Amino acid sequence: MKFTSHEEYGLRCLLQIGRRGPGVGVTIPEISRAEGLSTAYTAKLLRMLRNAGFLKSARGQAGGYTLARPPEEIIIGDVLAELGGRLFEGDFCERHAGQEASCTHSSDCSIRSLWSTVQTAVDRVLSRTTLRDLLRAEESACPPEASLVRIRPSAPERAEVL
Amino acid sequence: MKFTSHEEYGLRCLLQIGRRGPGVGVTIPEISRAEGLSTAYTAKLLRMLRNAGFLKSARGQAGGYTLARPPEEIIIGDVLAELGGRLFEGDFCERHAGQEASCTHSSDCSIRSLWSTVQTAVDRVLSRTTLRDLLRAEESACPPEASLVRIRPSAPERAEVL
DNA sequence: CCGAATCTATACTCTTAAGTCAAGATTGAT
DNA sequence: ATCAATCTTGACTTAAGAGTATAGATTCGG
Repeated sequence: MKFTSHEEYGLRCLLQIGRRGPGVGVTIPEISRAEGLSTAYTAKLLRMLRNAGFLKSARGQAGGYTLARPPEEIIIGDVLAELGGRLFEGDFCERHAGQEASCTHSSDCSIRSLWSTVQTAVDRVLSRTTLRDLLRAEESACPPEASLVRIRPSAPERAEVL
Repeated sequence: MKFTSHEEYGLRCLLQIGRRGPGVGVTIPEISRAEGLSTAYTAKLLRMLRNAGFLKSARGQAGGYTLARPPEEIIIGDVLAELGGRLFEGDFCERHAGQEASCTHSSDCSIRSLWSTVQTAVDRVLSRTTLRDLLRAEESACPPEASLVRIRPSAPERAEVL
């Protein structure tokens, strides 16, 4: 259970584009240089984001990438799901049934519900964070201390076992 | 960002052992059979858990695995960290610095703090859940519907990407 | 002592994710 | 029309995680 490279780098690329004003195209070589990634890899990541509808691209001499929507409409949770998948995916049970026909529920339904609980905790953060929030966090004060992305207060997150 | 196979299977094995009373040894072939895993893989997972101090083992004809501590002292977060690493590890920045000397903070400190926020949300759940909790959840009512580990209201599930 | 049942350890293979390569297609400027 | 800058695509290579194989060491019962 780790953040993947695609999530890290893909999100960085998205930020590079969001940082420029709306309508300003950014090219693959520019992003590649800014982030220290190969152009080929940058292109691959941008393609993923474009196919998922977060970016749009223009070809040709004055081409480049721009956001497909305003940053406040780009949910980071959706971006990360595209780049690195969901924590607990639909086919998880089938894929982890061992040699048995199906995951033996008597032995691990408590695990299933633990996974859901974690998933929910993560979603609570990521579904409420937009690209706008990340950009705003940078504007404020980057170097200093303290968490820059603050989660709006909500019901206390407590896993409660019946 | 996904749960790993080691986390899933390793935790299942740990549950198998915790389910038996204290002091009752469980053998690799038994667990292997119960979970539908190969004995070799089961052995590998159990070894990881043993080396991390969650289990102890006895060799020989009447050998097997038992918990090294009472289940209420086994924090699931620690177990998962051992089986699948932490979401956001210490060396993450160095490992993802691209070609650059270090991760350029001006471009991604907002990402760093996002990662921390997610990590905290996950830890909040996992550091408070013990093996005892999972075992208790099973005792109650497993087959029926509904999540056994329940989160207090106000957890809107994330919307799918179109 | 001997053998069966058990755990132990390391090295190996297989699969998937990460990252690269190379050929192609579009656009705008001259 | 040509050229250079750009994105596009699919196949390829490499690295890492998942799972296997095999040989070895410990314990206990006879």
